[in-house]
This record gives sequence, C-alpha cells and structure tokens, in this order.
Amino acid sequence: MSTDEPRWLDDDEQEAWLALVSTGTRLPAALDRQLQRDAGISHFEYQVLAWLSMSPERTLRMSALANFVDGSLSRLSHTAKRLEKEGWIRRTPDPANGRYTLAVLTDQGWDKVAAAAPGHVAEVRRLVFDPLTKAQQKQLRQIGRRISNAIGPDNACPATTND
Amino acid sequence: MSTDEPRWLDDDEQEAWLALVSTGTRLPAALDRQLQRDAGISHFEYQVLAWLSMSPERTLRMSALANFVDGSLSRLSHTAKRLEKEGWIRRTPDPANGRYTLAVLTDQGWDKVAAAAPGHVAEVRRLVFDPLTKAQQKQLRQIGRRISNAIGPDNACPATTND
DNA sequence: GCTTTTGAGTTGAAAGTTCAACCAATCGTG
DNA sequence: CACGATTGGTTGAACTTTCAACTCAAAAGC
Repeated sequence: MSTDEPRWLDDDEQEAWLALVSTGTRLPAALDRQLQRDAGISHFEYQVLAWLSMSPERTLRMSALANFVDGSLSRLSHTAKRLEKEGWIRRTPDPANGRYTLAVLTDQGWDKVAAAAPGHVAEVRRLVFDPLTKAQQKQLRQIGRRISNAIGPDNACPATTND
Repeated sequence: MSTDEPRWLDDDEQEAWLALVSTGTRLPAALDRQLQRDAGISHFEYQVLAWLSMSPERTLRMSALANFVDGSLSRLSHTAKRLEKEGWIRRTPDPANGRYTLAVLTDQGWDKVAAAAPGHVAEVRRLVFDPLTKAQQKQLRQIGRRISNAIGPDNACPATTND
C-alpha cells in the first residue's frame, strides 16, 4: 500500500507463518474429511448442530448461531435449509419478537450429533491435543486468544480479559 | 465410532479448541478480506502467485504448486485458468517430460504479487505476530509443526525433525 | 398514528470448489 | 516393442459459498 519498504518477515517468522497457514488450511480439511466419511456432514454443519445441542432448549436465534459458528447469516440460512430438509432442525419465528428466527434442534438432530460427536472428538484429540504437551496446550490457548482478539470482535468465546 | 464412551474434552481443552476453531476460520477470512479489498484476489490466488515468485525461474509444476498451497490439483487447475486469463501466469507442457505442466509467473504476475505483498505482510504482522511475545511466536512455531505432523504429510514446509 | 429507518433473515444468481470422469503421456512388463 | 497400468492434468456437472437485492417486522421520527 504505502510506498516505503514494508517490514518483511524474518526467517523464524516466515517459518511460523508457513506452518500456520498450512495448518490453518489442512486442519479444517482433515476435520471435514473425517466427518464427511463417518457422518456424511461437513464441519460447518456439525458445528451448527453441536452449538444447538449445547444451548438451552436446544434453541438459538439464527444471528446468534451465525456468530457462534463464525459464518455469514446467508451461509447459515442456506445451510439451515439443508439441515431442515434432513429433519435435523426446525425454524420458527420467535413468538416473543417476530423479526427473529429461532432454530431448534429436533430429536433426530440430537441423535445425529450424538452419533457424530465421539468420532469427531477423537479426531480433534488425535490431531490437536495428543501431539502437544500440557504446557503447549496452555500456550495454544493463550496464543489463540491473542490472535482472536487482534482479528476483532464477533467472537464465539466470550471475551476473557486475562491473557 | 466405537460403542464405549469417548474421552470428552475437559474445560481447558474445550476452551483451547473453541479458540482454535474460531481462529482457524476467522484468520483466513480476514486475510481474504484484506487481499480482496486491496488487490482484488483471494488468499489462495495470492499464495499461488507468491510461491511461483519465490521459485527458481518463477516456475513450478502444477502438482508441486498444488502441494505448496495445500489445494487439490483440480482446484489449482481452475484457479490457474483464471490467473492465466488475467495474464499473471502461463502454462506450458514441460519440455523435459510431456505429462507435466509448468506454471510460469509472467512479468505482470510478478508486478501483481509485488504490489500485493506489502499490504498482505502488514496484515499478517498485525493479526498474528504483533499481538504475540517473542516467546509465544516460538511456541506457535513448535505447536504448528506438531499439529502439522499429526495431520500427515503433503506438507509445504520440508519436514523438520526437531520439535 | 403514519411514515421512514433499521435490523434479521431469506432468496437467486454469480463465483468458487469438489467430485468423478476423462485424456494423454510415460512407465513396466512380458 | 506393444499393451495395460499409472500418473499428471483438465473438464463439466453438482454442490457450496458469496454477494446483492429483497421482504418483513420492530423502532424511531415527526
């Protein structure tokens, strides 16, 4: 953008960066593969079902759900249509305020997440936690929080002030 | 998969996991936004151009390039068609072995990356390195390497054995 | 109280990605 | 040296995601 030389990445930064980009594309891909293979759903769809399953009444407003899964409302709407067609969720206008839409996990939806969860958790463990020491897991938590803060708000995890 | 209870994530793991997923989806999105806004290309396209620009003769075989950018050959082929249409790359059959295809960065392609790079590097710095201490940057490098190893081969960064 | 504005959500078309089928060149093997 | 198997790459169709336009309900102005 500006005309003066930017501060390029040094070798260490470069290596960290390449590793991060590579992991950032390959980890989601790996999770998608596992879920697609064992449950026939994408990681995004899984997250939608999972967040609903953890919510009171198994219910969330579409916009809240979109925030949790870090997706656009439009993307969520299309996905919700597919999930609804499968019978895993239902959508109803919020009786308390007609311009909100509530997404509700159905019983079949619950069964679906319940069936998919163990395999998914095992994969997360295998790829992320098992290869790390306890100390590294803690470091990862702190690092993730800092980068997430830098990216900005819209965060699923409520802001924790301590780093 | 198996019928016995899986080992669920404890609270600390859960938090680390949510942070990682959130960062893993929002960081690429943020990079895409910056590049799209300032250069009119996606992060994936940028990576293609960048890897070519760093390669001898500004040339790489399609399959090698696909590995570097962690994408399928098909995806790369479609992308290459678009980049070629813009005049940023050329494709020719490898004279040495007719079943390989060489992707070559053109002069305009070089100019394109050169123009996009400073803004992109600045964004990477802002989002990833500036918020971290030197120690955390080192930790991130090690953690990334371990997770990357767990995911498996096909890695852009040549395998480094020390953790 | 009627109109304008704002915000949540949906929709359809365009762009991008994946999937499976395909082509073409090389390698192996008899 | 011929023929099937393999490998690198492309293509088109199906699917997903994005983008911009639109709908509808609640709030805000006046």
